[in-house]
Amino acid sequence: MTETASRPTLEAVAARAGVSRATVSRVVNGGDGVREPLVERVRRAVEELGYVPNQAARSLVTKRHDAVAVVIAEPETRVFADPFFALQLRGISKELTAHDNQLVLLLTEGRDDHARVARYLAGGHVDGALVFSLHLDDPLPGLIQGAGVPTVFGGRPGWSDGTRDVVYVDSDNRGGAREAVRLLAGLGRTRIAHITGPLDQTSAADRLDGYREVMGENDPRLVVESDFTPGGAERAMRELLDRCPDLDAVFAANDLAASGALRVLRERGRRVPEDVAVVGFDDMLPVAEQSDPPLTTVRQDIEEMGRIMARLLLRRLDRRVADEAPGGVVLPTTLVRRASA
Amino acid sequence: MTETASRPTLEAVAARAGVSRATVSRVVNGGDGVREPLVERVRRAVEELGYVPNQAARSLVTKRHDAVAVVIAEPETRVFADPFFALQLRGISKELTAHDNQLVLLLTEGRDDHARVARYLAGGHVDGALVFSLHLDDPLPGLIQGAGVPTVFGGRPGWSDGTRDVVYVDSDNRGGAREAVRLLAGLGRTRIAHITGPLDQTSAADRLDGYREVMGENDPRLVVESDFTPGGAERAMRELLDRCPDLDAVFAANDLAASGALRVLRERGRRVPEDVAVVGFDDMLPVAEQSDPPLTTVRQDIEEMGRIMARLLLRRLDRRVADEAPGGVVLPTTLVRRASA
DNA sequence: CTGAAAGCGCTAACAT
DNA sequence: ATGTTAGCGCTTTCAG
Repeated sequence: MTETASRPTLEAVAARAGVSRATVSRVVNGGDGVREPLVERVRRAVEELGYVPNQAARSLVTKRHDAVAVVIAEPETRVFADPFFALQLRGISKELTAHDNQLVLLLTEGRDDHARVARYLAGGHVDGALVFSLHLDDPLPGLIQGAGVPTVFGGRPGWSDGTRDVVYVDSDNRGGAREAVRLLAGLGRTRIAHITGPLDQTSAADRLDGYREVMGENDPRLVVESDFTPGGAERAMRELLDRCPDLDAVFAANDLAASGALRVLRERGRRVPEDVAVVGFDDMLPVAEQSDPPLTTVRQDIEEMGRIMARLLLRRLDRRVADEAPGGVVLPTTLVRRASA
Repeated sequence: MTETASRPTLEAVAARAGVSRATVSRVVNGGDGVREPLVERVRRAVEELGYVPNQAARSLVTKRHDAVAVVIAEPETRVFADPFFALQLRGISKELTAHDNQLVLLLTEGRDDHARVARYLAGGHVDGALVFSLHLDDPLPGLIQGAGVPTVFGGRPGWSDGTRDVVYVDSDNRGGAREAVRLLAGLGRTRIAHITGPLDQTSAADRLDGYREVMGENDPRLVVESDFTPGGAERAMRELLDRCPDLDAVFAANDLAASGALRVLRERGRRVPEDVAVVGFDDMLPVAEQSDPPLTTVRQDIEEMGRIMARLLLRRLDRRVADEAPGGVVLPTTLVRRASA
């Protein structure tokens, strides 16, 4: 018994309620300027017919879609190995939902997809876009700006010219890193190593900057570039230990890396935190709390970041002006102390 | 210099190419039945004007949206603590993209959202839906069926009456569990415990069934219900150890749980696998490979599940008939041996 | 093979 | 306060 009859239209509701289409439209869209008894009649007709507005028809005239695209450009599997994006998405989804907007997810894999995404965005299917552009050389942001769609970026875009008028939301990676390293230093540690993330990502680069800011010009052998993964961090940790057997602390660019470091440290017989103190970044609960010992780490509120991105975008869409001062919103981080440092 | 000029329409392209709108439309949609020289002219005009079809206008007449909704109903944070959905999404996204369909993500939190989702689906914004309904008592599937949108479920829906004509894709949870337990038994283990997942989820229930199928009527104290989280599994493992100090193996319902069990085992001085062999489920790489010792586990190809779900749905949408034999597609699992058993 | 014309379902002036 | 009407941009018969 598949409901073959196509869904009722405004017309049908109007007929049933004995009013004009315009009146029904008014009621459906808030009912301002329609007298109570009529509103009631129309409401009932809508109810009885199970009327739901046809979004395509509506968009055609309003040019509004009440939908925003979330573009996640991350070919690497890493994205899917930590809950980062999931949390971010959750925050975005909540905010969008609260404002009756739909979330269109655009995942890209590789270059060809960029063109596709750009086309989609240019096609005016959505009112705006939330874009995660993590790599320095990513062509996507440029394409998107070209598409002329209001956009908010997740994470500071890695363009050399800081002058582009972009809106972005980021954590205070640098400040968080400073705090982490200062904690370590305050603990009396002097040979503090750093396992970085991929340095073509601004988050990783900024954390390294923060580390350097407090360490000054220290032994360059104490810094090794890695990739935010436990495996990469294990290699990095081994190298660090080989280079500087006397290191007494390590600041890992994220919790996943910290967990890898922890493993190598244990395997090499170093006690944590007695011999080597460890601090991570993210406060990714399942990792940070479950690691052994539990991780002292820099927390960033990822879900909140998502929420704020959405809020910013929605605001820009509302007042259809570009009066919003472009620039970044940088969210504070907080140090969470557990057993590893 | 914001591009205020609204985007070019079919009309504009037609004018520029010196043909009618109908011809342009034909060319844009594949160009069948239009002579080569004209096709060429139109193509050029499209190019020059940067024309992109207005999807709303198109949908209004075709009643097609080339978009499918992915509904993930999981209020719990667990979803975001393991990469399960991310992987699934990736598979879905790949398949959808390959067929020029958009992915509209609907995340739900709590009851109110159900109505919202139902309304959205009923509103005909999308051509179909991919739904993850994990709980036995979830009202969502019912609502969705009511909305009359072609749907494919992820995971076997937990309805008591197995007769509803639903299409779903699932892993062979029961078979995988059997394999895991058989391995353990083959290793000479006789007191094999099971840490389950939340039993109101079919995946957890099916794994328990598989366990029971090979264990027969064994000591009920060897089974404890848990929740797929490391923390929950730790509690479960402690209880198990208290109840049956002589257990010699544990089959955990997922890798996250297995990692929790491992931790308790270590803490209690049990060697793995010598004293207690451990098998997980999922083969969630970051967990399974990084745990200590690396986890022997039952692998399910999650991304592939997503891909197949999308493929099934797309096929149903193509032939607009319900000729597709409803029912489940059950994907095989494979045992991956590492050090823990 | 190509063009003319009729809507798809809705909103937004503009009348009344 | 309510109704009338003119499109939004596209596809799709139907003629030619």
